[in-house]
Amino acid sequence: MEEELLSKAEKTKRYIIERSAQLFNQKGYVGTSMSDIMDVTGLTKGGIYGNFKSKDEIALAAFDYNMEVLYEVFRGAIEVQKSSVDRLHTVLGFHKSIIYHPLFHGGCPILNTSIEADDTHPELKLKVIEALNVWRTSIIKIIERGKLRGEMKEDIKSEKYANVFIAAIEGGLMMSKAYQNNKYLNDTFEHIKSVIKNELEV
Amino acid sequence: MEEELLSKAEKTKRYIIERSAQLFNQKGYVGTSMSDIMDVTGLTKGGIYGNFKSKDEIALAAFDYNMEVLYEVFRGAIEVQKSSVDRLHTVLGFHKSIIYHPLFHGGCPILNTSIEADDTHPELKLKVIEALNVWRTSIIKIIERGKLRGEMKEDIKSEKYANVFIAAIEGGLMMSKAYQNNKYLNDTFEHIKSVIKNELEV
DNA sequence: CCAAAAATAAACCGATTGGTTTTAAAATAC
DNA sequence: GTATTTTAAAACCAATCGGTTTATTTTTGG
Repeated sequence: MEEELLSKAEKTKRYIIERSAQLFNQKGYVGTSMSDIMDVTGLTKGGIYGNFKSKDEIALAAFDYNMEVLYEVFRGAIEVQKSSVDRLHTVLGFHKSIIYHPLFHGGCPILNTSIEADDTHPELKLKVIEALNVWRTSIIKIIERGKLRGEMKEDIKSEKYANVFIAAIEGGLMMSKAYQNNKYLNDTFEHIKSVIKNELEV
Repeated sequence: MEEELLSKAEKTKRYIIERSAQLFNQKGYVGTSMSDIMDVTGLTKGGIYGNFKSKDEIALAAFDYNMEVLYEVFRGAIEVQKSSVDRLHTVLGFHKSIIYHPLFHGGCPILNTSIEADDTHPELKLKVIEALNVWRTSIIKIIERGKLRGEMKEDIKSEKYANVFIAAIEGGLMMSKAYQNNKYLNDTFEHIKSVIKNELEV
């Protein structure tokens, strides 16, 4: 068992991160207090501050953890697909499953953190940019691969489509979260599908 | 002068709202403290609480004020246009100007408030839904008007396009704010333009 | 099994939170 | 212009904030 290799401290650290990640995603950075984290972990302040030197450090680790989970789920899902078109559908459609993952009941952590951090928390903001870069790059790579394999048109701008797809998905997530209705996200996905079919596929 | 008709209290109330609206949009609801509002207004707590019974009431009024400003700017802009296609471009392109309006340096208040309030503040969340409804309805109306005037295809789903356009714009705003680069918003607008041309126009 | 080290609980810290009360200063009505 | 009412300043409040210190318990290495 891998868990046996972790020291008590490492396990507790991990435990605190796992427990507070959802909290930060729902209530935001300033909206989550140390006593919230104490409640959700069952630990006292001493126990928490023995493992982290500040609330900031927990928040940063929690965001990393959320991204870790995000990547894990979808990286595996992509490589199963062979055709680039299928891969594109997978990497995009994946974000639909976000709304069903308990960790992300607070919504997309990239979107949430971006909105809260952009004017207030430079370190978190940097992590958001990194995450967006990973996402954008993975879409761009799939489209470029599709061009090479003759599945997609060669004259299309892959980066532009990556940006538009991500923007539409994040906006759709916001709307569906606000209305508590998947319709809005579904509409954007239907649109993206038709764009792939009519503008990207050969 | 209309201002002369306002009592001292009404003027102060208005003044507090105007001053704190930008603050709430940048730092969020929980991120904005009463002392922040005191700083930005130059008033003491007594002066502020004489006009509002809670921080909550200020936040609600500040959101209303932001929407007021938003509507004012763009309602006028639309009706100038005659053709429905031009009106559509105006109502959508308008949100590009958000990033240049000093009041909205913190980003789009609908998006910001939606993200912060959806899990934490039911009253604010309701106001966000109202604002989204106004926006969606205005787009739907323009498209329906375009159908009646023979400018747009009759078989398209106006609501679906309204949802997709708004989602793309809000997502583009988020990305451009995160990257501090208008490129992302521009990409989504280019895409929207081509959708109007290829899918909506007759 | 025992000693050293690590991890946690409990009590405590000053600062700040949103909000109230009391007092003084303006604005308003007559 | 004075009396009354409205408006805002100043001092104050308990509660909570993020964070520290000290004491005790629990892991861990030999």
